[in-house]
Amino acid sequence: MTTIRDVAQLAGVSTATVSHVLNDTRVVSDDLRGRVVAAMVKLNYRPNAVARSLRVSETLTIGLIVPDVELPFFARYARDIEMAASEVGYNVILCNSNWALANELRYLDHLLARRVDGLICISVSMTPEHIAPILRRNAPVVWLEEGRIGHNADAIILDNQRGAYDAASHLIERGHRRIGCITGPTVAQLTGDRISGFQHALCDAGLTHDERLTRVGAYDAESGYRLAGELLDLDEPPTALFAFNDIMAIGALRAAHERGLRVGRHLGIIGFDGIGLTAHASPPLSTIEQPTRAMSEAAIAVLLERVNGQHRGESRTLRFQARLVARESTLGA
Amino acid sequence: MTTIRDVAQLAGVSTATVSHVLNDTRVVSDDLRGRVVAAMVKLNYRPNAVARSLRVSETLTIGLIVPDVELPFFARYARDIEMAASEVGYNVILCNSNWALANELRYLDHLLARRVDGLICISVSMTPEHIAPILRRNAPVVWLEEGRIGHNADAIILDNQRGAYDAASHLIERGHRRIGCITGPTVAQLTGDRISGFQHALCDAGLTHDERLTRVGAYDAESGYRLAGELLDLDEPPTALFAFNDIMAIGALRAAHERGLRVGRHLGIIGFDGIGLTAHASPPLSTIEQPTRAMSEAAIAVLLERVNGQHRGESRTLRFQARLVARESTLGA
DNA sequence: GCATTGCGGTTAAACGATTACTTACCTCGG
DNA sequence: CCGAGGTAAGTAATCGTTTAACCGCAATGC
Repeated sequence: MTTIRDVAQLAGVSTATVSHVLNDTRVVSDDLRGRVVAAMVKLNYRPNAVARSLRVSETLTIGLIVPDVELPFFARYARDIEMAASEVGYNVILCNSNWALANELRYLDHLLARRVDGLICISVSMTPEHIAPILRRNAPVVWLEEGRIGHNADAIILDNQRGAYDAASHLIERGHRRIGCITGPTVAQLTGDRISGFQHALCDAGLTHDERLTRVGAYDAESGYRLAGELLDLDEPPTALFAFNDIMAIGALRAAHERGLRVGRHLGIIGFDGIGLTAHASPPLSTIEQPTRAMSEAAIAVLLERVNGQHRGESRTLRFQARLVARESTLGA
Repeated sequence: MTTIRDVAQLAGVSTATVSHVLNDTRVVSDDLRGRVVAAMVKLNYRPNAVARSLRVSETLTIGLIVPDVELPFFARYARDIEMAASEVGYNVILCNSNWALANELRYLDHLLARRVDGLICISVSMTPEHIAPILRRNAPVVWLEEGRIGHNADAIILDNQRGAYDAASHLIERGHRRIGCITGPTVAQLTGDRISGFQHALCDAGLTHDERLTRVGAYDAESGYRLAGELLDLDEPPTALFAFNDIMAIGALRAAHERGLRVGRHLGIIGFDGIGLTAHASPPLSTIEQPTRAMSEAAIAVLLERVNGQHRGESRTLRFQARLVARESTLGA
């Protein structure tokens, strides 16, 4: 593999000059610059980023830990984060934790060894203590989606309470009085916030929530399907369902279809997240759309501000607003 | 940041000994080993993978280039590849090309600079010439999904012809005679193979394909929706649709629903790929399931065989068989 | 005419690991 | 007693960059 030394030799200059030509870090006479460039193309030289990283202790790499990139919502984040990162010259190491803390810790160790410049985490099980070793090594961390109490790192989160409030209000506005709710596991903070927002909306509308209409889902299609079925089979079934993510809402759609219910007229369904498929569900699914693109860009921006030392000290939390996207699944009776 | 030298100093040994303790590459007396380990925990030492990579010229990193990881099918591959890689101690750099050759080339350059040990590509636009520089640097490449004519690298592909044949045969077996076909862009080789398999099945069943029943889609939900609509609005509409991927099939489901067609009875629909959501579509969608897990593991295995020099010389192509998963969307009339 | 300043270049020391080579010591057979 | 061989350690070169320090030399200022 050809090195900077080979180039220097062929061009008849020192390695320092080659390096300066490479990085535009000092004026080099046109003569030498020309010879260096010529030598580089002739030898088909590609700088070794590993060596550079060792020298400048900066890898231009960030780690991304997600629970399961196969799920559309996380897949979207993976794409958005990767694009935002690559736009500013960073590469992304993808880490799929499979929802397991043990895997997350293993990845933390790897990423630490790899000397990533920073780390973005979507996780429900990691705590501030777990990332403390990372921070101690001066690699900033950004929590995405799920903030942390007493967090020692920046966080990019959604206003889940408001989002859920809007979802419920939308259903109420469409004339629904009995609203079923398929939540997620309550270990996640964001689940609690959504529950709170949901109940708040009912309360503000003068409705009282029937506890029998709440089910705890697992953020997957199967539980959405099963729990929606349970709710629809009640003696007094709800006229609308609010699923805490789109995947469960899609499962709910299926439960409704199987019962011959016309979604949108007989039954309102709204999801959460705003994944691409909602637009082409049958019928198109109303949802609370998260601005993942903006949130990803914010995550990268916040991270790099730390990396570049532009921001030190107390950790910040940026809260984004979701947007109601009303589609046929909540047309109203 | 604490280095191997700090550990050596605290333990009162040479860096060589620390390294050997670290890697179990030479016998070290229990006495010294104990002191070294103690020093490592006391200093909270983490080896620097960057320095190691420079020295041994091996990064334990592979690159993964995909067109768009937000699409469920690629997301699944991202997960499967990442898991297979991490199981053998490799990290994955995710590269989202956004279907653009220019981006792919940019990534190739980055990955080359990063000295990844190998590269897995899902791409329709890259050619053997594009990856030649990578191969020249001794980093093996594996084509995934889409093989290449005159390829200079190993390929893991599906038997698309057989898969499409099975899909069409399944519809025929369910009593369908007029079958609409929503293909993908014909730049992709796999599209051609699927078309061929589809026609072969019709032929074997003694049917002739009505060319008016073929539409060229873009592998996204919108085109599936639109083109299925066109087909269903024909004077002599097909009684079944074969979409070349599940996303388009889901779009087709919507078109059918809008027209009040009962999918499974009035209209058969089958997709391709076997993404998770097919199981919970309304109704559950029949599909041709790709063994992405096995293919991912094969991709990693083949790649590492090259990395470790266990296989040299001519490039291999591994062809996998898809599996028909019959669900309600093709119940039959 | 002499000190100062810029300019354009080189030299060589890092960065943090791995590892070929060397060394010191011990044992054992002849 | 001596040399061969084995064991357990250390020394220092090396990987491919970046960059602080240095060095001539010409121009500039006074």
